[in-house]
Amino acid sequence: MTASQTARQRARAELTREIKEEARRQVAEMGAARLSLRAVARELGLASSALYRYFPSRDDLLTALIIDAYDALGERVEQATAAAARAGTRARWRACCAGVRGWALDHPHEYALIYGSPVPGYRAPQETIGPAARVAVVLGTLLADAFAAANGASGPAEASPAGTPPLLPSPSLPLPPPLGSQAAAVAAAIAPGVPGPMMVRGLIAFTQLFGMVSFELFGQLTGSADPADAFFSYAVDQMADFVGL
Amino acid sequence: MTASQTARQRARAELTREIKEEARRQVAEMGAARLSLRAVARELGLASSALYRYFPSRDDLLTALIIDAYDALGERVEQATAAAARAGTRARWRACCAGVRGWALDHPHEYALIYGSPVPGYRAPQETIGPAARVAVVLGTLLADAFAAANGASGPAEASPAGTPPLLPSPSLPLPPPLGSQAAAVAAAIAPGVPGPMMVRGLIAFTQLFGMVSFELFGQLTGSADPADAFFSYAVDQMADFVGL
DNA sequence: TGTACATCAGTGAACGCGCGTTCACTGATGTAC
DNA sequence: TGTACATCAGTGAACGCGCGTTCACTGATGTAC
Repeated sequence: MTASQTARQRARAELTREIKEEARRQVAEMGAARLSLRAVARELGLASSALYRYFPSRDDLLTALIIDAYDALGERVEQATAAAARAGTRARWRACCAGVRGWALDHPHEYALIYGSPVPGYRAPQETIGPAARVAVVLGTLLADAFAAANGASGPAEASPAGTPPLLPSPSLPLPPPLGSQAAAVAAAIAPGVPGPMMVRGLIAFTQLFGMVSFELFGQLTGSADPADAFFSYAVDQMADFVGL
Repeated sequence: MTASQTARQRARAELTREIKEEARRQVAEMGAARLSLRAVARELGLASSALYRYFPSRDDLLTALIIDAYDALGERVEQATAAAARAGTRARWRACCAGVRGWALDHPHEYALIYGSPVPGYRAPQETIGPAARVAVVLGTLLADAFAAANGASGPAEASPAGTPPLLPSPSLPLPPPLGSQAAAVAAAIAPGVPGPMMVRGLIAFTQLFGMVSFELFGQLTGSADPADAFFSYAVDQMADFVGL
């Protein structure tokens, strides 16, 4: 019992997994506000007090679920984008957007958990910020590749598709100072080399993407762009034009 | 006691108002999920059962709050936009966006109540859709005015500012059929005369607007465009270009 | 104007429920010699 | 290999809390004649 795990450790890991799984099931069914430790324990055939051997409080269980949700979304988006890698930045952007929306539609309550209104009384700790950034990192890479490709540099971007759209096709206002330094900081972190105005457009596209998904999921498109498929993919292409992908 | 109200009726109206006010206070402080009839009654010095003379259930009280929130936001946006009426459609668009954001920052939990994740177990009834549409109506009017002004028709729009931007400055893809008819239906309802592609861009700007506000409010911009003032107003101008305002 | 009756507001007790968390405990699993 | 001890998982009862909703009631307000 030196290198490999002890029986206790294996059992512990297994039960931790089962607790999260059941909790995730409850969140999916009723939303995060209704997640209850007692109900999770009941469903697993445990005493409610037993859960405290695994999570020190309800909030810690919630945190674990939030991290898992960010990771699940991140992984899906990373894979979807990677699968379109040979097809150029616009196709990757489309795949990235479709990945976000697809995951959100498949897991509406988990999406609400991370992008909806914050759970009352809950404050997200530090550990969530890494997983939370994964989608942004994908987008940043996309921007950097598109910029590099348009500037003739050889990079991870494949040969650009026929008729590369010019970067920033519509007139670009100069950035006011605070926005300029914010954009520079973001670019330095996730999209090296990308100039400020393009970075800001990326941020706009980012909020646009999640704005549409949230509107669709939370029922705000009912009566206008509903069903939202056509609207969504049209908007995604418009944003690609706007950003210069 | 024929034309004017009876004492009972006045008292009833007054107390109904006070109940909603206290409930709104609680929502503002702790969020909608924590709204409790008993706490409202306690704060008002009433027996909890007394509230049932005024609202048949907790959900009905929530519905009343939701309607009030939509109306408060709608009124603020209508007034802000109207105050800029003499300044052209772009200024009105800016005022409209600033109104939405300003109200949201002033009333974050009420904003979350109407634009955040749905309250679990609560289903919004019919009566909310009128008030919910007020902001959209303002935006529709804006679009219609901008289109009319650009086409030389005399309308409620004032003389266009120096250097009217061309409508739809960036290339516009043809609308796929389902989106085309959705856009036509929306235009018929709130933006008469506006062609499909422009209407869709309006919808995109609409989701963009609320997407940014939600991201800011729910903490998703922390570490990037935070504080968000510069980003927000820059994006608003970019969207104005994009839509053709 | 006064009286008899109907309507309605508000009370207080109760029902039945579920929750998060603590604590002393037992028995099984792991470790050191 | 066997034994003594330490660690840990899981139990079940309890604490203390708050919730939405119902119900029979009392007393005040309004209405019709």
